[in-house]
Amino acid sequence: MDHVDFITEQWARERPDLDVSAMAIIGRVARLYLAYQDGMQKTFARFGLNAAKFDVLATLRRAGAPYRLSPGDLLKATMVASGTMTNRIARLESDGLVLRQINPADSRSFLIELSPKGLALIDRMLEEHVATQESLLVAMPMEERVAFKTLLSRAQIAVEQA
Amino acid sequence: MDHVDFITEQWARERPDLDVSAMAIIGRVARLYLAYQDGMQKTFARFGLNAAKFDVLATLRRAGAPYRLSPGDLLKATMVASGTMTNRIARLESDGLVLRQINPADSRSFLIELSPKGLALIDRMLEEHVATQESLLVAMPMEERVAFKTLLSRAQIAVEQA
DNA sequence: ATCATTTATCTCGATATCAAGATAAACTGT
DNA sequence: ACAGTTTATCTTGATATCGAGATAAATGAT
Repeated sequence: MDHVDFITEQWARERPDLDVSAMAIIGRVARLYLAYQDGMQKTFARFGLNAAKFDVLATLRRAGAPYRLSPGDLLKATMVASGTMTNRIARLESDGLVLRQINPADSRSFLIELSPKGLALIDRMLEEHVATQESLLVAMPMEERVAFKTLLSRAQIAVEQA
Repeated sequence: MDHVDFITEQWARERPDLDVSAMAIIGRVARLYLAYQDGMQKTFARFGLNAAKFDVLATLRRAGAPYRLSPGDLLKATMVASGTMTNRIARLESDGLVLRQINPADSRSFLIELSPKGLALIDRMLEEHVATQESLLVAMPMEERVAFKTLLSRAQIAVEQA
């Protein structure tokens, strides 16, 4: 009897006409997401960051040397509004973690590049970050993780068809 | 080859020393959560609400007649900061969807109650909301949904042990 | 070549959130 | 009773986000 069970029981009592079986799944995805965010946030904070800044630094790092992408590329990778990305880049720049360069190929655009400090930070953080993620799943046996991952992919395909 | 596969491949190339298997699961939970939020948000907007306001109205409705809870009860149910709940209640009150009453049993506290307009709105919305949720899952066969729900519960238990 | 359109990013105003501290009422032990 | 503690909510200031519109450069059609 977890929290989502409690909610679905309340609905069964109050609105027995409604089929809340989909809610039982979506609600659990939401709770789980929040629990993961919460667990990972502590690692970000230890390095003076938050999830938003980590997201940008990790995207640049993943892109490979020279760790340089345009704001537009970062936008596509992170699914936020353009004004949000402008703000994230500005803050990372004032933290000295990224450098903003002119794009010689297109002067409407810029190139955002990890500074040496930014690269060192993200590379150090990543080890702790993946260890934190592993710790959030450690109580789940491997065969369950495999099945879970498969069903998560299927659910994603399903929601994209909707 | 979905978006999370793309990211894990980038990490495998850039940081082959890191084990990103946990990330492959947590990343999928995050994407799925965002996709569900996105799908549900459209229903909220059709009724002039957002997820935050819907959450409060639904919590009051679920509580049963007379649809009345204290700000503290709402806080416990929704996992936000106290100032956030103050703000949500103020906005719902100015929308005429809830009424704020004195708590005769404890004058530090208030009782927040669905107005007739708020009750009518949430009851109408709920039908569309559960239909939207069902549509987000409709492409997923029932036996997969059952297995998925079980694994979501197991994952939640696992993360709570961490 | 020139003008219209598209593309890339930024600015601005509105909203939502949180954390920390403030306020006020209700308990608790003496 | 009463002082100290706890509980319930609100206030405030900082930050993050979004959407719409602004700006400026690149592209395309004639």
